[in-house]
Parts: sequence; C-alpha cells; structure tokens
Amino acid sequence: MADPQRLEEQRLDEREARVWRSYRGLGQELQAALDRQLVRDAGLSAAEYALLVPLSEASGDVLRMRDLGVRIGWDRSRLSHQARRMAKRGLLVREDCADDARGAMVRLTAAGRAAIENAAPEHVATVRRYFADPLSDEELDLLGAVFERLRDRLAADAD
Amino acid sequence: MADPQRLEEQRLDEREARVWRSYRGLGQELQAALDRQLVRDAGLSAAEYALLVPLSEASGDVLRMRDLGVRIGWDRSRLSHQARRMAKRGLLVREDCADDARGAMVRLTAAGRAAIENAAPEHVATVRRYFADPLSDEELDLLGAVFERLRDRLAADAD
DNA sequence: CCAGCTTTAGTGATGTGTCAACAAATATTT
DNA sequence: AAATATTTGTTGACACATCACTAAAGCTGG
Repeated sequence: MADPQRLEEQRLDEREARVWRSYRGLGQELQAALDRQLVRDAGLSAAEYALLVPLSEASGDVLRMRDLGVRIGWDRSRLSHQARRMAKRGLLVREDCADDARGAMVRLTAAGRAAIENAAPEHVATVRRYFADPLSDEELDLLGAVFERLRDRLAADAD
Repeated sequence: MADPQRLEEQRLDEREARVWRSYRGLGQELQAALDRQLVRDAGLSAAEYALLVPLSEASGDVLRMRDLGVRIGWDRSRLSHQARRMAKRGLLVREDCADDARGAMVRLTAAGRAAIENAAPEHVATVRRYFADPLSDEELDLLGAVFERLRDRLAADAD
C-alpha cells in the first residue's frame, strides 16, 4: 500500500489550486489584451515588438543575431524565422558581420523605427493600466521579490 | 509644448519596470519548464494536456465542444483545430450531439485516459516544485488577491 | 598545420494560435 | 410560417514556436 503522505504531497490543496488558476488565467488574459492592443493600435505582433525594442535601443540600430537572441531569451531558430518574416515586412534588414563571418547582423529600417516609436507609448500605457497602476508600492516590491525567487528556483534546476 | 506630467505617466519607473520584467520572465521560463516536463515525461503538449484535463473529469468522458471551450477559455477555431489533431493522434474521438444537430461532442479514448493519468502526477509535482512549494501561505494569499484584482481590471474593460 | 570540437545561423517539417469566411442548425421576430 | 438573427463548428491562410538537421566559420590541442 502506498504511503498516504506521499500521495498528499503530489496534489495541490484548495488554496494552491486557486492561486495557480489565477496566475495562469491572468497570464492568458493579460497576454491576449497586450496582443490585441498592439495589433490594433500599431499593427505589430508581440513577436515583432519583442525584436524591435532592443533593436531600437541599440547603438546604430544594429545588433548581432546572437546578442539579440540572448537579450530576449530566444533560441537561434526562433529568432532566425522571426527575423526573416520581419525582413520580408520591411521592419529590418540583414547584414553581414564584419568581425565574424559566421555572424549575421540585423538593422532597424526607417519603417521599423517608425513602427516601434508609434507602438511604444500606447503599449507602455497598457502595461500601466492593467499591471502597474492597480498595484501599490508595497505589492510591487513583494511581487518582484516573489517572482525573482521563483525564477531562481527554475534557474537552479536548469532542467 | 507637451505637458511633462503627461509624459511621465506613460513611462514605467525603475521599480515598475523591474517587476514587469520579472513577471514576464517568470511566465516565459515557467511555461517553458512545464512544456518540457510534459513532453519529456508524458509525450503530451500543453495544449493536449489542457483538453485532456476537463475531458477526464467529465462524466462519461464526454463533453460538448462548446462547453469544453468555455471551460478552458478557448475560442471555437482554436479548439476545433486542436481537437482534430488530437483525434488524429487517437487521444479522443468526435461524436454527433444528440440534442443539438449543430453541436459536436468529443470523447476521451482509452489512450487519452491513459495519457492524462500518466501525465498528471508529474505535472502537478512540477507545479508544486516551481510555484506552490517556494511560497508561504501568506504569500499565496496575497498573490491570489493581487492576481484576481488584475483579472477584474482586465474583465472590467473587456477590451 | 590540421583534425576534431564548438559556435553561429539557417532550413524544412510539424504543431500551435488567430483571423476571416463559410455553412448548417437553431432561435427570434414579424 | 417566413424572414432574419444568432449559435455552433469547421476550414484555409498565415503567423508563430519547436525540433532535428545541415553547414560554414572559428577555436583548440595534437
């Protein structure tokens, strides 16, 4: 017969299940709201926005694919596919890398800069509206600490 | 000249930006960890798991597409595509709806039940490991309250 | 040097998510 | 009942994500 204590450990109690559902639901709904806002107000997808932000902050509007990937936490394949689609759309152009022939650079186009500068204010306002503004300073601090602890737990295992 | 107060409102201050990045990073990393665990230990995708859970809890292992969609918060198209792929994989079968000729039912197969029963314990354990266990009771309560407030804020606009 | 390993990037296949268009059945209005 | 509107589900097109594979360039130790 199995140890009942052992089985108990595997389930979520009512409180845990409720918070987990809230967390997942919030993630789903917030992401959906941000996606809708971006495409509606600026004609950009979340993936396009994710690439445009670090590119627009880079000196010379240029970044190496490798460095861009590290900044946003994407693997090479995902980034390569996305860059190809965005180059096709005219938001960026690909260039050779001077110091490393393996490398590839991506450069923001004028259209890309216009797109991100048009999109950013409304996007940030939406983040404020649905995330930052409803939270008190104390809650922000506590959330920050909790989220970082959970990220550390994930990183510690590095599954 | 623009009102400087107005511009200030649109940006995120350092504290807000940090917590926002933590939240987004956690969401990304936690989702990735759960996805990896599911496919590695049970050969299921997160989408497949999402459908199998309510189906396995339904009386008779059958649900109407409409009701299944409402439960997991998916639109008809997304659910239809996913059900088609899972029927092809043999995790469920489609059936006609007796009381409403428009309707469609999905029924869990033996393979589907085996898959979810095999997957659930390890999945729940992973949620405990990376989410519930590192949090104190007080933190859980506070997170639950905060997440629900943010969800209410989103629902209030119903963008 | 150069043989083998690592790093970097791209590609094709497949699974997933979203949108618009469609079709059929049901519900509502007149 | 007939016309109209709503609900329900599917489909095709396309954007996005992940995996396995390839290939070229750089690095490392003999």
